[in-house]
Amino acid sequence: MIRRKTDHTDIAEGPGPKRKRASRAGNLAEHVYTSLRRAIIEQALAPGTKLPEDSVGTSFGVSRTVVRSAIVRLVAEGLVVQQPNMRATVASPSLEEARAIFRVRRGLERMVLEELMSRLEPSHFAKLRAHVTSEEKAKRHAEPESIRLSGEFHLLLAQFTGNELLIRFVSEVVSRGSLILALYGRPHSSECAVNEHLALIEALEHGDLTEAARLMDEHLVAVATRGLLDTDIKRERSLQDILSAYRPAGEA
Amino acid sequence: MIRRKTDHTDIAEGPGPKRKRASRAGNLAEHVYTSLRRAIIEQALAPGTKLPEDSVGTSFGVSRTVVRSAIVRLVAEGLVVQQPNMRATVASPSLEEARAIFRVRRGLERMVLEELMSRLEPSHFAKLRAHVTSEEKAKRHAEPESIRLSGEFHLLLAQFTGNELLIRFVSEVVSRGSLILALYGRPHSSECAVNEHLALIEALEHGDLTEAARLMDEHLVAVATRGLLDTDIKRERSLQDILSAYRPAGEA
DNA sequence: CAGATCAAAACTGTATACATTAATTTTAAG
DNA sequence: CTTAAAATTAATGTATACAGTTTTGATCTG
Repeated sequence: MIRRKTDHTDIAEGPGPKRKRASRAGNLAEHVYTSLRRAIIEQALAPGTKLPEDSVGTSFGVSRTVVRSAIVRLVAEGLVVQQPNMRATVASPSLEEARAIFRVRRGLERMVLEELMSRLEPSHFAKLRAHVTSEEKAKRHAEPESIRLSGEFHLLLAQFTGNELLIRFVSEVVSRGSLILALYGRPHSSECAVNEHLALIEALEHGDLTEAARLMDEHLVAVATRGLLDTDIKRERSLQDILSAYRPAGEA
Repeated sequence: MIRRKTDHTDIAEGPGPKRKRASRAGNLAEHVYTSLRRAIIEQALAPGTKLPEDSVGTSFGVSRTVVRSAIVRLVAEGLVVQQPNMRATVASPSLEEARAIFRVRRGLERMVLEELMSRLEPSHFAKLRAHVTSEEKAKRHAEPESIRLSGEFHLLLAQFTGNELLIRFVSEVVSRGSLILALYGRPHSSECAVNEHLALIEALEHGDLTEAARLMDEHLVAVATRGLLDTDIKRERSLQDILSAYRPAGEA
């Protein structure tokens, strides 16, 4: 664990003068935020994992300032918790909290369906079906990927409403839902979800709001209950190790 | 508008050594966040007002670091908007956005009522009635105060659910609702709200969920439509001037 | 060897410095 | 005069320094 201040050289450094703008600058906080978020949702960072500002900073090659602002955001959306002078940690919701979150989620997704009616076009259905296809494809591979995609299906629906606030709220409950499944979910819990997504799409195509709402509700109850027994919490790993996979955000 | 870097002496300064811990330290960001939030909700900071980090900082006697983190939070909850390298400004939602927000709010408050049924106790009703009383009292005085109290009634209901997430979401839509009324609301628009609050309480006391839901819906529609014509936007004032009233958060 | 004690190390909270980018004003040209 | 370009000022993005707090770990005691 020797992480002296000298080794932030791995990204933004070098003798050359033109280093610096790894991602065109001005975006570092956003990038760290996004990466941490993904890492949490994909279960790479298990609930309870400590997030010391400078360790995270060195992982991404940025200063604490940047990490700090990312963490403030994550705390604001409940993915990370933090007490006054103490290290931030990945949230680890209790069963009670988990249930409360899923209740809110059910309400929000009902709203999504209501907003969606009479707004859905053929192109939307195409996208939904395409997404389900990729869900099916991922099902056989990685579990975290599968959970993430399953959540993104719901996010996609929300996005079709065009209601910014609703999108953000759904996005939050979906994220936290993933976190919860990571905590309490038993493996393969996302398997059957694909069929349920398909059934939902069909109800929407028929313009049957009540049926869609019923299916959605059933689906969410299923997702919520499917998981809540097995408390097989994930084992430890090095923070540096985990985050190294989330560093190179895309461009050279 | 001479606010040179030298005049942050107005608050945290002085020859005495023991200044510094105005509120026991560790809380500055929280305090600035809360204060700005209140200032926005009470219409002291009109939509569109610029919030340069160091001006705000000098107003509160803190550094940009602190202000920055407060602003990140406000941006996260939509009360403030900010583009990459540009000054943050108090959000100024369009009519379209305003309507979208109120739609979400209606859904959320319906959820509140559902969670509330069979959970309400006599003490709750007492508190609700007490709150309405103070609403009535404030009605004759300041308009901003009145708007704030009206919002807090809804927040109170949400708090009785004990559902943390729901509370936060309601809190956000209520805040933004206040902001919207500040922007588009005509004066005295909150007057009739008091009666509507009372009617709602009674329906709840009778355990009549559907009636309560109907009243709530009606109420919110009324609040939303009551305001949306007059575009009498507030005139300019000095930022320093406005914020000076939000400084001394309470303790000595 | 368990448990308390205290010092070192690790972190957070906050301020400040500096590089960059946006806003504004000045200057110059048409 | 009006408008465009350049220079100035203001504000943000990021890193770093330092004070104060928590955590860790080592040492001492029963």
